[in-house]
Amino acid sequence: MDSMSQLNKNSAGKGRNANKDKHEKILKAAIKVFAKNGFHNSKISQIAKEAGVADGTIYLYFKNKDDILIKVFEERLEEIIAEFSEILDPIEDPEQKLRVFIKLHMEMMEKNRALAEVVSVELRQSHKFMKEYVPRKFSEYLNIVSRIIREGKDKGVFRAELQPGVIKRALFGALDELVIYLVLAPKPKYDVMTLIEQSTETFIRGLKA
Amino acid sequence: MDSMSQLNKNSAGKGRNANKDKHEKILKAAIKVFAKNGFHNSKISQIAKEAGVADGTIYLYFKNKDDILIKVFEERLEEIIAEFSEILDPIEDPEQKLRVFIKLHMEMMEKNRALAEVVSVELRQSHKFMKEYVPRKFSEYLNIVSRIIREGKDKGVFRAELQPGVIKRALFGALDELVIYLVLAPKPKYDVMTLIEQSTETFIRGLKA
Amino acid sequence: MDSMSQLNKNSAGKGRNANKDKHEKILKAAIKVFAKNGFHNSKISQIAKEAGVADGTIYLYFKNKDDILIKVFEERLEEIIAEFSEILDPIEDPEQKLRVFIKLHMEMMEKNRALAEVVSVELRQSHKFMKEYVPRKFSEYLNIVSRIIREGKDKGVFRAELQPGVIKRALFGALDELVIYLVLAPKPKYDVMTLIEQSTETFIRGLKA
Amino acid sequence: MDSMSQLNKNSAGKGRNANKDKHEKILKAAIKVFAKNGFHNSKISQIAKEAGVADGTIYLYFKNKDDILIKVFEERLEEIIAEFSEILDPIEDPEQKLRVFIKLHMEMMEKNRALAEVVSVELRQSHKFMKEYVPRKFSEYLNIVSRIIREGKDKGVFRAELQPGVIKRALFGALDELVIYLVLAPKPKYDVMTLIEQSTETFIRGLKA
DNA sequence: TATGAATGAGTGTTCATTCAT
DNA sequence: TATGAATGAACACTCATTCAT
Repeated sequence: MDSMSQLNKNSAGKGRNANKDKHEKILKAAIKVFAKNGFHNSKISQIAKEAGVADGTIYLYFKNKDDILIKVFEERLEEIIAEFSEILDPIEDPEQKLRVFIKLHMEMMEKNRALAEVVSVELRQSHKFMKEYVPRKFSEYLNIVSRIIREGKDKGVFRAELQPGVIKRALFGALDELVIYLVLAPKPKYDVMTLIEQSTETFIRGLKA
Repeated sequence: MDSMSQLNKNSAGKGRNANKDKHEKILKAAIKVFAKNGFHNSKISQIAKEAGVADGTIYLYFKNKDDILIKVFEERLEEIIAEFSEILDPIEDPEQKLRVFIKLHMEMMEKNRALAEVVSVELRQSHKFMKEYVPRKFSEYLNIVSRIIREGKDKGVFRAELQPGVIKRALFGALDELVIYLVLAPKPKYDVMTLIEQSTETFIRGLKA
Repeated sequence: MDSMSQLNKNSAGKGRNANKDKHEKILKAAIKVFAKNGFHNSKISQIAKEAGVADGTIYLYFKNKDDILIKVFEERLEEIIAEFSEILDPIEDPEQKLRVFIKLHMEMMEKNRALAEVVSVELRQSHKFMKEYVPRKFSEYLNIVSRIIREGKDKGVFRAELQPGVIKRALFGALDELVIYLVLAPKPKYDVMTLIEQSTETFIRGLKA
Repeated sequence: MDSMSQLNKNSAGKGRNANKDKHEKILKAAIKVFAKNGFHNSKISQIAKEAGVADGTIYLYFKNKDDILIKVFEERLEEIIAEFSEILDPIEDPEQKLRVFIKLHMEMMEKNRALAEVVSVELRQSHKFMKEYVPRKFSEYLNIVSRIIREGKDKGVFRAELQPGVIKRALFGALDELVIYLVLAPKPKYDVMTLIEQSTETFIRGLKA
């Protein structure tokens, strides 16, 4: 299950010209810098330096600092959604599908700790993000889960009274908190595997008909 | 179950002198202002105005802006922990205990929307908080849950393989995400009751032996 | 020559009531605090604490912070002038008089390092002092020198072409710079005696007819 | 003897690019503003306005407010030292050398009143300067005098028992006090010429063997 | 007189953003 | 496109001074 290995790279076939490359370079630099210093303590000049461009250049590719954060989130999410779909779509059994989703989510976060920290922790530091951003991509991501729940209900595998719109959030919240713990705790007592097992077992049993 | 109604007030019998009152007034003003504008966009002068004191007065009661946020969190949490304990301690059945805890948590957040927003959203905007603060009170709060889980395991009500340290985080994350939804969503589709039911049923079933 | 020993104390016969005492206590505290931290880095609250009074009390005895500095200067100077006169008046020979004056000045500064630092260094940090203060007392002090010069000229001991108004300043400046050196240099290479000898010899020879 | 006329200007041939110009412009503006209001009462925004740049621009050229003051002092002093050396080095006779030095010093201060005020008065308002700054340039300047004294002693022109390290300070102190008088006194009774003559005669006679 | 809690004016510095080149 | 020098708005915090008690 090393399908996440490319999440940090440009999807093949896209990054052909200088523009795309610079856009990507800045995005990667931003993830690194945000993860290290947090959003508010990250300076545009640091990102520019890390990306090897001039400060002003960043504004040719992004509207402003908040925009960089949102784009990090959206563009990575887009890749993730595509990739997850590819893996999840062929799976028939909703229970198995959910198990795999949780595993994918946690492993991806674990493998991309910088991205994880940015998405789970720093993202909330952007007021614009929390209060103005219309979470299109994020909704799309959450809906991977709600679709699984609905399928499960339809097939009689999951309880009929479940509200997919509620469950998707509860599950995401649970996993996100575990990721934060993994990423921020100085010496985590539990490894990813344990976190995956515990959360998977609890949710699967909790949802089953 | 209206025991939360006093969470915003000073415990009766304490707030007799001006000091306590002013401290409390500033704390309340801060919650209001933080909830409205977010931590980073809140100005000390706004809090002072809202509290009806001079800017400088705030620094007689709090070390700095970060300190206000942390104190909001800690002092309210302390009250909440005390109050929850009073209600939860007499309950024998771990399952029932957990049901009541979820109910208490969600109802409290719902009733104190400003506090909820500060705790769930703005708190993470303080880097000092996220990366330096040793979450004593927060751990204490989470441990209400882990203790219930452990009791449940001991009594054979909850699964033996559960890791209380993982479950407490997963549950808190799930509830927190639902609170954020409730507080930030322009027109939430689900009411608190639904959120409580859905999360309670899922977790109880998920944890049961 | 221990006639300076009382320069830090209230003149006997004055300090009878509480007022005088407190005024004096604050003045002494101020000298200590100014010498240690410099005028601008000294806080009224520090002086109050050192003096053992409340912040507000200081304003019953002094108009403001600048006033304290000026009063330190003036009141101490007044004592010094009186004391110096007592010693210098009986001396007939202008040359001997000047020798004694230099000795008195340097020894006083050496014995009251805190006062020296305040007078020579910190005093200049008060803009009000440098630009608005009418240096009555200071003129009086300088005029001790100009009177000696004039006497010397009259008696034919000092050069006829000397301008007492210029010489008094040159001499004071020279001595003051040596005091600053003595007080601020981490490890002064010269002791007071050397400074006195060198400056005395140079000026006496320089002024002699 | 109009060699001082360029002390306020960049050495010819240097200030070609914008950086040097702006650095210089800010330095000049600072001298003006410091002289007018004193160091502590001068606002960065005033200096910026006077220099015709934005507030922030100042921080591209100077570390902070104290740094401006120190740089004013050091850079001007550097120019002065170089220029004085050029004039003094060819002079053989130590007595004549000292005469010229005093003349140069007083005339320079008289011609650059703003600089004089900053150097003699405001400099001492920077605590960082008085207590932390290692006065390399200033020592260099004072050593112009001690070198003359030493030469004089070697040639038997000045008294053998003179301590150059003491005399240089006494002389500087004397001249500095006269400058302060010249610059701060509302209506000085003496002109520069008189001050030069009086101090020169006194010191030369005082030092002679 | 004495207190000390409260006041609120005052400012150096940062850094996201712009724009002339 | 790319640069990076220049901009200037924004703000937490201090502390001399006041005044109700």
